[in-house]
Amino acid sequence: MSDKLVRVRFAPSPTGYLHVGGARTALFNWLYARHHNGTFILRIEDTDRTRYREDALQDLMDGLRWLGLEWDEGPEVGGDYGPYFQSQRLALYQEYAQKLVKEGHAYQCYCSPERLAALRQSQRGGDQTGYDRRCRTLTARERADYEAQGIVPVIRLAVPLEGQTSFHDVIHGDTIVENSTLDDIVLLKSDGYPTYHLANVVDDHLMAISHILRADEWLPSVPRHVLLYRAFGWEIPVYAHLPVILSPTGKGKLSKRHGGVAVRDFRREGYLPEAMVNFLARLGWSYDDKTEFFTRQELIAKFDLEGVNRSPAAFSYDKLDWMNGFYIRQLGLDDLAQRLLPFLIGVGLPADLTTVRRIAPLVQERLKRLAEVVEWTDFFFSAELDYDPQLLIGKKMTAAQSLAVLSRARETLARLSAFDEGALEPALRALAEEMGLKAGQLLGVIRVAVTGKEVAPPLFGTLAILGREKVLQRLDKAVELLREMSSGPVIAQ
RNA sequence: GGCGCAUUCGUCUAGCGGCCUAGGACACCGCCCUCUCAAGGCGGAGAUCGGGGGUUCAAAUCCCCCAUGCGCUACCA
Repeated sequence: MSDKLVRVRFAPSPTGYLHVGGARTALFNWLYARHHNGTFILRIEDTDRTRYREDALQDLMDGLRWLGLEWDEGPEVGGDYGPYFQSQRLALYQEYAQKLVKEGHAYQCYCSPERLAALRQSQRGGDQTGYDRRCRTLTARERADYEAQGIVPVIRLAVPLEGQTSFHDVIHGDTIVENSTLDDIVLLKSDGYPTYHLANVVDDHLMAISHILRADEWLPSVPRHVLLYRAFGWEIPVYAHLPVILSPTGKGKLSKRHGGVAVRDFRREGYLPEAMVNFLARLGWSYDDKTEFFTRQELIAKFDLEGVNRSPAAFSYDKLDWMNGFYIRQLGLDDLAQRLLPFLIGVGLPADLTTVRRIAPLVQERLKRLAEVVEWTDFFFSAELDYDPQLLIGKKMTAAQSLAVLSRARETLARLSAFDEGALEPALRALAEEMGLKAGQLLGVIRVAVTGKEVAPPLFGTLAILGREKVLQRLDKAVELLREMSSGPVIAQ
């Protein structure tokens, strides 16, 4: 590819768990980098000490790695443009902020938080918003006075009072704003930390970022950033603002209320990373009028900013489930078993890989999420079944019939020479016919007796895996339950 | 309030002036298959393209206005 060097970054704040929205932003950046043979950078924007969370960084990296979004530069991998933590670049921001002050593009502001709050209060409802620029015209003497009082100033950008600022966005096109609607944003806080605006611009330039792909919510701050780039005399990167992800109802942001939102939640539920990547890629991006499934390689080959949508997209758990089910069905049986095992063990079932591997084909096309394997197959591993004996009475059958069915089935299965599917199926079908029952009636009763459920994996395979001993034992138990029931008080139907 | 962004089936979307009596996918409904549940196959319903004006022989597609939704308006990102 003959593009100019593509360097993109995902720049999250370590303030919480990696959110699917963030993951989508990271994915688009990663895809763009891979598509253009560029560099994908992970930069940690930890400039807000009040919201910083210790475990957030690890969760972030775990989530990205789980999704297969490896970064070329950043935490744990290094790179030539480090450090990649903004908290380790403080001197840099201070230096650049001072430079702006010296050149008249920024100024010290000594206004107290109280005054600013009061200002906002008084502006409520009015046309005038933002900082009133009181400190912009301070004399050297006034500044000295404040300094003498020990007030530590913030540094604000001196936005041009007149004129317009325009910028281009690959996805949204051109936007023009009146400078008069922009206020003098804080660049450097009084604690010496930079705000997002300063740190972001300085780092993007210093790290030679060529394209900025980030969430739509940043669009309004672009004019200020453009002004900053100009003040520094730096080249403005290419902007591409991605549509936000909405809740399934399409109203408002995606929140916990609707289900999992953290990548780790999806992982815990048993969504496959490849399905997540495919699904997330299609949220706000499309390739043509029919393709839904993309392998990672296809995504890299086909992903392009031109296919990115302008409008927000609602997150659909239904579609994700469908897609995840599809990916589960594509898995090789050994692979599937490997992935299933931790979910079983995780809930304390004594599962082993060999058994899970045998079970895998029985549940593969039934699973939407790996975690569902527990409810589908727990009876394979539990010592005792716990179910409502009433379930043993089949549809359109009496308790006496069910009892007869179980006894006869027990005899048949006990006599069977080989206890495998090939032998089980004809034997049981023959029995059903002999007893004048539909196969479904017979199998239904056995299913409950052996699995404790009305809905379970295909029965012949299930019996074979369970093994003769366990099957006969459970059949005996069921007969017992049925006898207890009929000898007890009569239950009205 | 100000500024900005967005607006095609419930949802994800195709569409970039005539191929659109708007296509695909999820979800939904029906039928087939079937030991339950799934998976799969077939079919169905579902959008007068937010509303109103233009431009044009012709508009979902171009222009203007309005409405609605969302975002920003912090010494948070």
